[in-house]
Amino acid sequence: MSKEPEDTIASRISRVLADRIVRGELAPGARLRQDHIAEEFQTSHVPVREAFRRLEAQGLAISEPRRGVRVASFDLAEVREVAEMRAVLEVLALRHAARHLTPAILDAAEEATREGDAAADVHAWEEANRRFHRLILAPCGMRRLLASIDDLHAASARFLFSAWQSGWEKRTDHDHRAILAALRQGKTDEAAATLQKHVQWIGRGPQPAKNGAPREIFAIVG
Amino acid sequence: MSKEPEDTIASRISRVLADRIVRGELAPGARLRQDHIAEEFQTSHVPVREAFRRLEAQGLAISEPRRGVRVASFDLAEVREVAEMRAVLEVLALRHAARHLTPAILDAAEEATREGDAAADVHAWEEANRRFHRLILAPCGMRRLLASIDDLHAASARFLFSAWQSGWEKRTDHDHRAILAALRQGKTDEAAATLQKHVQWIGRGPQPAKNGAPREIFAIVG
DNA sequence: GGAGTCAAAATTATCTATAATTTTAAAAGG
DNA sequence: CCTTTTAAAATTATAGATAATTTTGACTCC
Repeated sequence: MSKEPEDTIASRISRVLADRIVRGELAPGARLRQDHIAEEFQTSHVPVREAFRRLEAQGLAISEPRRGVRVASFDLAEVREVAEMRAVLEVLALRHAARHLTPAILDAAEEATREGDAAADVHAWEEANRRFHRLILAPCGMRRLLASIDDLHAASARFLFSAWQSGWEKRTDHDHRAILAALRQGKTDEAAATLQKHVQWIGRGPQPAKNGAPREIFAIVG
Repeated sequence: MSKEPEDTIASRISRVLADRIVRGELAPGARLRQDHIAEEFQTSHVPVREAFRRLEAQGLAISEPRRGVRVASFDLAEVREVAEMRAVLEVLALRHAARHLTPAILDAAEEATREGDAAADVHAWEEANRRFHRLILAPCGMRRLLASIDDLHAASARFLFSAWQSGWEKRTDHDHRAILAALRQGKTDEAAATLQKHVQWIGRGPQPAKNGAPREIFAIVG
């Protein structure tokens, strides 16, 4: 009945592995062993290797010839990099999307914001946040741009899940509403400026470590 | 002695195919048949399939499950999209690179511009142009950003090779020198503004078709 | 006890083989 | 003559097997 858009085993594996990496179930640096993964998915390792190539392109894994594939690690520099790339690309997308935004889309985006408010955990909150961004940007109709933004969102979510601090979401919800208000009034420049700051804001705080030195943690929240 | 950075067969195949697509030796829409390519490279089709996944991620090929892989086609909308993405990402990179630029780097960039002036054909000119951009942007040290820009440069080169018009290069050389002059004086904002316009400029002209209707052609020249 | 060495085990990269699907082209029917 | 059907050929996707490399871990020697 419903036909999955991507129906190869390789794409299914890459989706599942990407999700695990983003959620932190697979730790940075962890080895991805093709035979083990093949066994888990009840396939041979050929589609597994193809999935690895996609993860590599998304920046979620790194592959060293003959030495296998590992989950990509990240640091503050990369968090900053992803935040800044998202800022400029999302602003670009919004400027093109603006003329195609309908009240219905903006209502849906507001609904996503409300769902974020009510979210029970970080994952639900992140899902709502991503939907908000997708809703207001997708009408730009630029496929390559939207694909890049999606990959950057995955990276952002990774950082977020690894370092969530309650309280951060308040700022986000406020920004979302400001962006929507500006868009409703046709103030595209204002909306773009708010979006730019919003995405670039990086949450920081001390790691609530039980033992050892409390190192600093950080994440893109918008 | 010299060790190739990528030593798997798959990566070699993807490099060669990417080059052929960019140069236009493989036309948009052309089918990439794994067995034929495997035979040409004296391998099986397993590494060929891995190479396909990379080309797909770079936006040079599109894959339809069970129906094979084709060279991606493009239109004016995508040329614009790539130009605008390059504009915002290269400006971002330049702003970070600026503080790390040395006179030696700027001299090398000027040399690249001179080589572009003297280039005998489009391919040599494109190579010099890309080197110019890489030289002034690489010092930003942002790996993900630079990788994205590289992919966009490949797409740009594709458009360029498919629609070269003599005369376009004059504008580029002028822009390059203006950017370098601004950077030498520490005027980063001015350099960034020039770069932004430079990359976004799209060359257009009538196709010099021998027969049939002269349709319009276009390319990113910067 | 620790550094270095070497062999066994695990793992990667690739090839060959096979099943399933799509493309093609030819034949039949209107 | 054009459409539809149908069978053959080509092609894709995956499985299973093999060679080469890397990792692991025990053992020796200092």
